[in-house]
Amino acid sequence: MTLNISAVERDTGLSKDTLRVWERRYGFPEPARDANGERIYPASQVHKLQLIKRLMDRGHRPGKIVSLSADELAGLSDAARTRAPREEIEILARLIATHQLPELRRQLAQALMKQGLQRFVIDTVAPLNHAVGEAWMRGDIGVFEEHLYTEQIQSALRNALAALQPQGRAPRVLLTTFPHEPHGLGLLMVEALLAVEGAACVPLGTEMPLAEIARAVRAHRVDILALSFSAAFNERQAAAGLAELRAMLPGAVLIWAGGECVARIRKPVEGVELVGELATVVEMIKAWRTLHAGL
Amino acid sequence: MTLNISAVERDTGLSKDTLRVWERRYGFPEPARDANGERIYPASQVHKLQLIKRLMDRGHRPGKIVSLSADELAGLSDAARTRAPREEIEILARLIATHQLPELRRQLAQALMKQGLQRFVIDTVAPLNHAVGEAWMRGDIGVFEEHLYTEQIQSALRNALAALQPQGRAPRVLLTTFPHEPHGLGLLMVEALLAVEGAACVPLGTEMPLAEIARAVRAHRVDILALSFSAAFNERQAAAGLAELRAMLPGAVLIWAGGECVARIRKPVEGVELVGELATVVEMIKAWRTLHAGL
DNA sequence: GTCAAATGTTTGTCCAGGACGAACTGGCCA
DNA sequence: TGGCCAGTTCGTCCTGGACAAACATTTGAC
Repeated sequence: MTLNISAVERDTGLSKDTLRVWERRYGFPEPARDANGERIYPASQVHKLQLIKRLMDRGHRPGKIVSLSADELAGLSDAARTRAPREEIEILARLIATHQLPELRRQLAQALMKQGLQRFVIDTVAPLNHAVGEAWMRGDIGVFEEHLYTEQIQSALRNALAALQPQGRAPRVLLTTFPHEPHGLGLLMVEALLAVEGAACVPLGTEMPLAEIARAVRAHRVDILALSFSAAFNERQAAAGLAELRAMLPGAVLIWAGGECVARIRKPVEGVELVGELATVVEMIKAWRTLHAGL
Repeated sequence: MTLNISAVERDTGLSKDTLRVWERRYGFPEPARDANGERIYPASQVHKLQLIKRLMDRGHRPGKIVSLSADELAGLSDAARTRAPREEIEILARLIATHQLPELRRQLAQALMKQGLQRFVIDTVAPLNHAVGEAWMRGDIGVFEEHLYTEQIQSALRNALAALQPQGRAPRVLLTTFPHEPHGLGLLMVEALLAVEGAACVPLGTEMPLAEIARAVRAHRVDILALSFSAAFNERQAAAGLAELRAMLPGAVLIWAGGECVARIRKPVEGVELVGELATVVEMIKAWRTLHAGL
């Protein structure tokens, strides 16, 4: 059970160049070679690379952690955890791990009804996302459990969204992600928060080229462009892309960037609102409506 | 308005290696260089690369088309068109091209109600998908219009699906795609067809590693595994993956493979049902229920 | 004429190892 | 505490050669 460099790039998100240069500099990974002299990575090294990648997504630096053992890495992820999640979240996480699909659906629907859409997104979905990521780190669940969970949340949110209509002097908001950012759940969560406030959302899905984003902004005459960046996204590329996009768009169009990646961007990007906290979006949309109430 | 090689890889889906080797072999693309000797690609070349990529997805070979002019490339896409779509489809396509989002939503919802979910999927969504692809080829619409359309269909289908419940002796069906196959719309269309027939669907989303698919099949004790392959997918890889998966799964689990890519597979794969036509799925699920009615 | 095997061509991906700039770190000074 | 300046780290880019798998074409047998 071994993989070539292309498959490792796919499964870890580390570029071929990076994999080669780590090997040269740090001595890890240290793949075997096939008859043709090409790298073949054993599953254990790939798994360790995935662990390292997730730790780097949280701010660790490669030079400090690539040479650590798997146990030491696990220790870091423990150190990185904040506080234990609420019991409600742990119950849901357990349903995911034990594949109890109908019960998971039922409990999600119930939580949504009980809390309302905004609180559901902020108090249930966001921490549950985090808990699911942690569970993956510990090896409690695998990729398919994560995907199945994502599908269920998506289903619940889209269903709730279908019932909502824009109202009043509603801002038009375009939602999308940059190329190489396939995670669309964040967009859906933001769309839910905004739609409740009466915004008219134009969901473009994921991985939209910058030039196309600019075209879409003009075609739909949007007031706000909302972009989502998951933890796995490179913050440098995010900052560069945002600056590029800012230059392409009229100054009147607001750009809001959110997601775990954005929290890691140190230097502010001129003309772009970096949203570190999900709940902030609600404040921001309310502020927008107040500002434009008289028009 | 120029891009570096990383951005071009992002926007075209062609790897850096491929971009460099095309330049060396075919003399195209021919990017300028910045002060540091690095490639910078003008927008016009990037657009031509995108066109070439789509033609290659339809079976054209790079050596024959990279050196053609933009006009000649457009000619090739015309040659590939089949017959003119129904008027209803053209009206919808026009709404997409002219960014009339609310009207598009309204007409899709109306078509769904008028035709019923299954006919909607087969007679409206499928031909509309095709028409949208053609429109992109002609340059009538861009990437963002395509994505926005996809989002609307997804919204309509998921909404319809939420209302359905498994019934009777329902087959459990797991739906997903292989890694490198990000198109999930086909899955949703199939899920709609099956759910109407009372199947219990387990949607895993896209890009699931084979080993994880096998784990999911066992964990959820599914009767049928349904996989979707878009036109962009390589048919050889599809056939190889299907054979590999067949070997990993119990013989009692049926494997159904569908999508435009599958229609191109010549040699049948042992123990795998290759579904060339969307409507066939409905027949197949009915046959399954008849066969298992007495149990 | 049809099918299969053999041969030639095309094409994507891999490799090594050097280089560089942007971002980060840590020490210094106000 | 905050700002500035070296030193270090790190990802990405470069060139140009190589090779195997996929594809196309010819040859040969029935």
